[in-house]
Amino acid sequence: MKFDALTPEQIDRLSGKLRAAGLRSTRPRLALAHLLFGAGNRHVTAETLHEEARNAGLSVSQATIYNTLNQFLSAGLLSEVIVDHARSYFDTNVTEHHHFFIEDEARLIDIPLDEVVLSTLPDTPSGYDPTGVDVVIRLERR
Amino acid sequence: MKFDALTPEQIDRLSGKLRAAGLRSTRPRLALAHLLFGAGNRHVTAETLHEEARNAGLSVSQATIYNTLNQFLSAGLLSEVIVDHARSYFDTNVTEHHHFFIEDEARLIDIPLDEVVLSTLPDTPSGYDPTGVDVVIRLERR
DNA sequence: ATCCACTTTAGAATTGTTCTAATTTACTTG
DNA sequence: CAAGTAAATTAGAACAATTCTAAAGTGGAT
Repeated sequence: MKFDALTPEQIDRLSGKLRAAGLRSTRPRLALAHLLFGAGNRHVTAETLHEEARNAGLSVSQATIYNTLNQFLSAGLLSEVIVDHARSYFDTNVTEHHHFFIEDEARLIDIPLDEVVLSTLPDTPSGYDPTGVDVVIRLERR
Repeated sequence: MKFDALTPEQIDRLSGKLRAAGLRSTRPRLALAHLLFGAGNRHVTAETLHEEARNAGLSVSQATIYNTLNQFLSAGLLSEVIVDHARSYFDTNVTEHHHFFIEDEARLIDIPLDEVVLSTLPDTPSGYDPTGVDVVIRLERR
């Protein structure tokens, strides 16, 4: 999938998304947005995205990958999942949900919110507000 | 709290703990075990433990800190909590339980198992076995 | 078309962690 | 309790993910 293959409609859509997030629409950002948001929800690391970009014929520096992921993250276009101390995962699914994590494969699988019900929750320590609840179910190959 | 201050009873107890875990009882390991298991449950990072050791008048290399933490981890004397992509936390509480994580302070607080009840869980993908469930509630200062 | 703020870049720097090769120490056996 | 050996410790190098820096390039408002 070449970057040149983007139709004007796709460019408009992605451009609009970037604008709405307060980000200029530049070539590297459009291309990365296309990879990230072009099809269903996905999980990437800086490394996997960089490689994908290269395979798509796009030359972006590592710094741009990190900058862009972090900008998308603060803009709320991505969420971050911390399950592995070796690297960060970025999830295009920004709705509240949970994860399976397959350690052997360093792979994440989304769990829809309604499939995990927390019927009892602890009292929040006073002086603090909860900002999120992450449930991770770790898996190994049988 | 100086390492020299360890009583023969304390040494016996910690020594036994190391032995039971299949580890030789050495001076650095005894001292670190004392710091880790001497009082109630705690959370450390390699860095905080290293500093504590130095303050206790014990000179241990960084490599020994990491070796020891990892050995204690595989021996089941510690558990690992991954909440921050910057560093690993080691928890002396090896029973199943969950955590509050205060991002501003890079600090963990244990949540007893019975204060989080998962009444609905997703089906495990076929071919995999669950190895653990981590619930992390992220907090920010109000 | 010009300009200025924002982006991108290559490469260096930083940080947490692991590795390496040499030295030291704990335990076994004579 | 001396000697031998396997394991532990060490300093420092190596590594990998991420961030920083300073310079060059680009988008879009005027």
